[in-house]
Amino acid sequence: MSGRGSPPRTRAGRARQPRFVRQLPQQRRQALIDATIESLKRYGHDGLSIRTISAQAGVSVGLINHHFPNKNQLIAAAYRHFNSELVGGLQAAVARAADSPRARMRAFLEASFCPPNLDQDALAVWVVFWGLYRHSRLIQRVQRDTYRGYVRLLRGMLAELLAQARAPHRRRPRRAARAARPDLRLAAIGLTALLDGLWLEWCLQPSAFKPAEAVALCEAWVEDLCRR
Amino acid sequence: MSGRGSPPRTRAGRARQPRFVRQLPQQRRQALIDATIESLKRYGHDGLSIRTISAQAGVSVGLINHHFPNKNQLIAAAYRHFNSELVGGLQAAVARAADSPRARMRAFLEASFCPPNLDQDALAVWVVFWGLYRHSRLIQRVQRDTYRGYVRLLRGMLAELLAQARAPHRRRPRRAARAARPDLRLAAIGLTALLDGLWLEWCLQPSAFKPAEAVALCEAWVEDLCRR
DNA sequence: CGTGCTGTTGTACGATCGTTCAACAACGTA
DNA sequence: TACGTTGTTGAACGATCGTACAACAGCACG
Repeated sequence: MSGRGSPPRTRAGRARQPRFVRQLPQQRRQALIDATIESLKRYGHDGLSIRTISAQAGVSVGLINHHFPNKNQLIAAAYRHFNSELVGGLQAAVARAADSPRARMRAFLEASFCPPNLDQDALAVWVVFWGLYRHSRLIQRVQRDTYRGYVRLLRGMLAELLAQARAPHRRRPRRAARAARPDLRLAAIGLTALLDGLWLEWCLQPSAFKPAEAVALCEAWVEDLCRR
Repeated sequence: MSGRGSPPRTRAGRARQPRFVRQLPQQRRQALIDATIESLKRYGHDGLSIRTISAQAGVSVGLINHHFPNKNQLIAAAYRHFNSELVGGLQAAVARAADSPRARMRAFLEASFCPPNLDQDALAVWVVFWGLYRHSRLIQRVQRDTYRGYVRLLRGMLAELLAQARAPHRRRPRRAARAARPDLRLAAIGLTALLDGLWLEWCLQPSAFKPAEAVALCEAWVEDLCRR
């Protein structure tokens, strides 16, 4: 019926552009995951729609269910990617820092409070995921898997700092922190809370304070912790 | 057609129960607001449906649009109620406390970390509202209106504490804090962040720490702040 | 007991949701 | 160049969404 839009345009039929480009499943899956996150950033919870996501990815509605069994699996995959990007970025920033517990912690904090982590859009994404958390086992599983790495990273740095503060002249401050501080657990909980809270607060009202002030607040907390 | 279910059952027609009970708009509005929050607690973002809410309230789908111009207005009203219940409860707890800055702060913290404020369901409600925040001017306005009271309360207590810590033997510790501490702003931001972060963390994983530990963490923060 | 107002009901409507599936077409291969 | 694999399309389905509206009925009042 009625000759088919514009695609087969050029006379000789040589330069006709294809109506779509085939991609390897792995690449297409990643593109769909990226589109999901971008859609969430733009439209919040309304962005979690097959049609919105596929439009964002520039593909048809049917393609998603060809690469993912259903919408929830796509969302869970996006959550996993989002989480591991955060943790990976923080780990990289720490690894890039100078070889001192203090410098590592500073690098960690500064990476936490600058783009792309400190971003109003990004927090909108987190909030949507948190909203799904309680009613989705998939999301819960991803959270459990990825949160482990985050806690390990943060605990490791705190342990280093506390050990050094306790015995700066002893040998091997690294390993000394094993069970010396029974409140390492609480310290990690507190620092995580402070971090997340500042993060949340800034995103809800970016004019309230500067990222550098957030870093300073966290460093002051750690300092007090060491001095105690 | 076909005689009308059970309502007009009894023979004499005397004890027939009404099919619904009329209520004053004010009461019904409040009932719908309560149902909205309860629905959010139970079903998360899916609870934000006219049909789910009206079922929770035990009324028909049409009633909501008779008392609220549209769904968003109902949600905003629910958000306002939820916020003012929190702030009101905290203010009451503070007012109930002994007449010492320290006791007031303790009462504030303990009220923050016990039911009904510290509740997994309640946080699920907050998260949904936060998710709406960026794309709804109504929600933004409610947030702005009610957050003011919260910040005022928390800042007041912090100012008292800092003033007392600075000059425990001077006259009038209350008013002395006017501009003596330029970082009162940052202190309030930090404490708020710590509070919110712990709140969030506990709700995502209640087994990680006890409410009393959260209170202790906050008190330690305030203590360090005064000592500095 | 009859009347009026208005709170309440429940159907209906168009839009959009997630998912399915038969048909299409890009592109490696022979 | 023709074929076959398979990534991709887009219409169609039933379900559910928010809203509108005409009819119903509770209850105060005469």
